[in-house]
Amino acid sequence: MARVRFDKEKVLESATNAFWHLGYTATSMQTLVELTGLKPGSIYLAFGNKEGLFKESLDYYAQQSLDNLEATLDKYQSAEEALPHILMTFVEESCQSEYCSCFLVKSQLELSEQQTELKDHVSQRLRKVESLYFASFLKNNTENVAKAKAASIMLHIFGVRVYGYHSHSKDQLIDALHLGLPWLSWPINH
Amino acid sequence: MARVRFDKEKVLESATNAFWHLGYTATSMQTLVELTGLKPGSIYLAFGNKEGLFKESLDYYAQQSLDNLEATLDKYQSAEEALPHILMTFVEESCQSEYCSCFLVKSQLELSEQQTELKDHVSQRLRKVESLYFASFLKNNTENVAKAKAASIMLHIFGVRVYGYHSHSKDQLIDALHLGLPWLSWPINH
DNA sequence: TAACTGTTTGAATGATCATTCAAGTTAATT
DNA sequence: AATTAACTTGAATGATCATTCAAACAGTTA
Repeated sequence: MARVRFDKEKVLESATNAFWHLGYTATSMQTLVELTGLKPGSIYLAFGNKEGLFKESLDYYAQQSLDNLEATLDKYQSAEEALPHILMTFVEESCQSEYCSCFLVKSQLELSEQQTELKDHVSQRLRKVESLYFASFLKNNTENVAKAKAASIMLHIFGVRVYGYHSHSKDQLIDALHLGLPWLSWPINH
Repeated sequence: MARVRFDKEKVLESATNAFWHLGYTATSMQTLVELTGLKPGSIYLAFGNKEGLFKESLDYYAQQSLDNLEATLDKYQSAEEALPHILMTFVEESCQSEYCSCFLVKSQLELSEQQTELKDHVSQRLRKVESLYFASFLKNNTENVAKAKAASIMLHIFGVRVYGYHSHSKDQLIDALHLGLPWLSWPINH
């Protein structure tokens, strides 16, 4: 089937899942070949190398996350109202048995100082998320407060992403979020 | 020099550092051989295999962390007084250029569902930390409050460990901690 | 229909991986 | 001094790693 380019979206979805679940180092090209259905040559022609495919997978995941986030933020009057819902979906996710934390967070922590380029790539995407929260908080807050609130949200999200990975105790997680983020507009029925 | 057992403490320190900085998968036995100074045979006799050495490294790190934590908690009247100091050291650490997050957190996120045994090993150590905070909070709080406070602390610590790995902005981190943990006895000057 | 161009194919490559084990070494025991 | 026991040594093993590339293929163009 030469001259019939593969479905890049599908390939990226498979690759993203592999890297997300197994990690960058532990995901072999052989695994990628199996899961994407592409032959090595095709992968290398399309993405250059393993690192290239990883980067595009990161972008694929990050773009989805950002789109999702933006949509939810737009649905509510303020970030203070939207965030309880966002956080609750994160908590719900973290309770599922196949929970795999956040691809960006996992990647960030896996990459070492030696892999500066990849690490910066991930950092950039994470900062984009924070700046989205920051911009949203700016509507009802001074710049300093918005900055602190955005950072506090990031701390809590990172926390949920790590905490939920080893302990599936939903109630405890929710209590901790209420305690740490009392300035959010939590729904009244607890 | 047969019959002269190697210095296990030194070996574990080297191995811990390697695993901590590079991650479990990315640390090869060859690297371990170089850094510990042991020959492959000696490592396998003493630790069984790579996984065994990794486990002992985790324990070595976890024990040090717990000892440190316990000592600091004992130095102050309450956990509410001790924690600002503990958190500030974590923030300080996160600002250093060679910062490498927390070995336990990194390992937890690197291990996948397939490596159940190793993952549980790490989870257990992380839970021990939380229960230490919990026990300390019990002195001045009801059980429910102590539990929520301990969870909130864990969220913030995980947050610092991830946040600090990609963004070295000390002030932002401190502001976020003040915002999220107002019930701690922060020192008056700031 | 013949030549061309961009894509796929998959076996091959050499490097590196975790692990093994027979041989060597040294201290303790007899 | 001879033997035994405990440990170290490091080359070797086979598996798996990321990557390459010549050949096959199928659309497009001339």
